[in-house]
Amino acid sequence: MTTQHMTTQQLTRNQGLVFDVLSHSGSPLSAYSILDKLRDSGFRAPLQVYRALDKLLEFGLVHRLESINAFVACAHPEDGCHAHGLTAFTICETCGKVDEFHDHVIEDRLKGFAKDRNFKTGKTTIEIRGTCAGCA
Amino acid sequence: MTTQHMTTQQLTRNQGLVFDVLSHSGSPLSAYSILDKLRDSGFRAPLQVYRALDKLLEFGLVHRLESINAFVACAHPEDGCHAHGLTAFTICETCGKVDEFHDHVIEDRLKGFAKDRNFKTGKTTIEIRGTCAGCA
DNA sequence: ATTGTGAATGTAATGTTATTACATCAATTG
DNA sequence: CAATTGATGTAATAACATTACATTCACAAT
Repeated sequence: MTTQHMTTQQLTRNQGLVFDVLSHSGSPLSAYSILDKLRDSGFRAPLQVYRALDKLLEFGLVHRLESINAFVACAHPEDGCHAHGLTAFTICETCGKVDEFHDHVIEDRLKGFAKDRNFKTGKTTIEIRGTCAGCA
Repeated sequence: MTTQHMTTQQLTRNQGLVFDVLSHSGSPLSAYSILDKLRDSGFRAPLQVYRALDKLLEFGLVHRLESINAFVACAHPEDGCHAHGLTAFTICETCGKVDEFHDHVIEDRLKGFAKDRNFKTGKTTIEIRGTCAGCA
């Protein structure tokens, strides 16, 4: 199985259920609130959620928001998001709305910084918490 | 009390103890490992640590690393770090070493993005996890 | 058909991180 | 000295995440 061009069709049942819940949520969800939403579908334990999330993260269908311990569906899951390089987020602390963006200048700048220091970059997190236009 | 030009002299006992532990640690510490290190100094409960950390964060003497749920002393606490604007971090996943840096280009870029979207920026997190030069 | 393999699942228990609630103490000020 | 404010002590609980182990499923090789 390749993780390229992954579509929601080839997900397992649990992965599909978790992705579905995230896709239909207007805001990020914690693993435990996903679990609660999936009790009726047979979910019983956190691990079922975390395992599905791990795969979805790997496929690039879901993002983890480190600063709020929550998960959100990728804004453009068609191509698995991995294609777009570094992803940054704005997170509205009032309504929970998350916007995703990609900035090559920032990406190059961080790459340059890492290279200068011989730092081998793994995963990079950029998250801006604040208030969105609608909530201002 | 002003939070400008805060020096370690004006910290309370608990704040001072926590700051001291972080300052002398070569790598970030979780709240609970700080607690463990301060048992002998009379700490008994997590809240003692979290309260001190809250203040130290407010003073700009300490940073929270969101992606690893840990805390680190500011690299230049003389001026409370707040003076330097946005702070970004590299975090070595092997040895725990953290480097702090400030990049105006990235800062301006994020500011511009927020402004374009009428997003009112609160706190911004930039963290690069990977492997440092020494551990490569 | 059978068996071997790897991925996914089910379940319980536990570990880790953070907060709420409430009582007390200390410093400052009016 | 009363009133207020900030800091502290303690217990309990909430929220987030992982370990361990048994089982099941899909599928390829025999």
